[in-house]
Amino acid sequence: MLGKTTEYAIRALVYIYIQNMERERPGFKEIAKMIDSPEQFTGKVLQNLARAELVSSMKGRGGGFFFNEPTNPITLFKVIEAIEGKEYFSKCGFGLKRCDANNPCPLHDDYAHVRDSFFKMVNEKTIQSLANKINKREATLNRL
Amino acid sequence: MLGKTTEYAIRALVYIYIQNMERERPGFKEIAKMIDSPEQFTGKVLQNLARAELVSSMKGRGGGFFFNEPTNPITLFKVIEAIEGKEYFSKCGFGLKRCDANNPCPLHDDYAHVRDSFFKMVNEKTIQSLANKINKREATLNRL
DNA sequence: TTATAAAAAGACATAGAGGTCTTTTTATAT
DNA sequence: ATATAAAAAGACCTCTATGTCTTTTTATAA
Repeated sequence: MLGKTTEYAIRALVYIYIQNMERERPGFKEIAKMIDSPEQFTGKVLQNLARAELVSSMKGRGGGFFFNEPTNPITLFKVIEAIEGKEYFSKCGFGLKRCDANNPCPLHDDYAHVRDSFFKMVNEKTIQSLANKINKREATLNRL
Repeated sequence: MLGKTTEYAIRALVYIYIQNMERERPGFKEIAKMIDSPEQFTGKVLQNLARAELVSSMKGRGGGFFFNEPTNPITLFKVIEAIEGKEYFSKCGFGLKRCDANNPCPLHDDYAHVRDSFFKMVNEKTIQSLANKINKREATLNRL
């Protein structure tokens, strides 16, 4: 469903959040190692997330990635939107250019149901809630 | 969610089925025109579907694409499987290589719910049921 | 039995996602 | 001030999805 880039983005943000709770600011090399993603490419993805203001960064010695306002929840939707683009949840599942309630494709209603359940999920789940699950040992990032 | 190739495949099969009901065997050029897809590429996609035995074809004058056993329902799942590959519905939504009930990623259960509702839908819907919807004017292929 | 109309096949082209390498900038510690 | 450690930036590379062009094969009609 989601591209690899988006998966790296979510895993990276979760890792950063967990490390921030320990008062650490991880760099992209450490992040890539811990979330099992390609190092340089992860750096690029984090650059994009920083530009989209989903995370902050500091250059120089002692620098790294961190959340300016850790209490401000970041939904998975925000991450998906930033990486995959705004139309991700609005395209016709049948591939028609014109498809709406008045002129529906034969999948219209059933696809809408699936799409909405995905949409609901990514709006409920946040980087923080995933990180908490990992901290409570109810889930894993595979390296933590 | 689905790749363009899969969308073309489904639309093409629906169109073929509708034409078969009129005792016609459309060729890939006609199909491409009617489902609004690139002509040559649609030919390739149909070759693959024929190899996967989801549709039959005849060369030569009067040839074209058709269903050998039109009463044998083809679920969208079969088409997706043939084009996107067997793992499409089993990959971890978080991107982890190892992810199962014993060692779940933090999205495991919620993603499973979404994935299953998609899976259920594509197993219920068939080329035939979509075609019937179009014939009953309850939906459109945009050119029919 | 030959011309024709169709799919099949194969070689090639393009765009975008995913990924790497090198250089530049910047903050900090010494 | 200077060395160092970090992200940022930019130029590239690779692979896959998507798409095109040309040639070959095959069934049918004339």
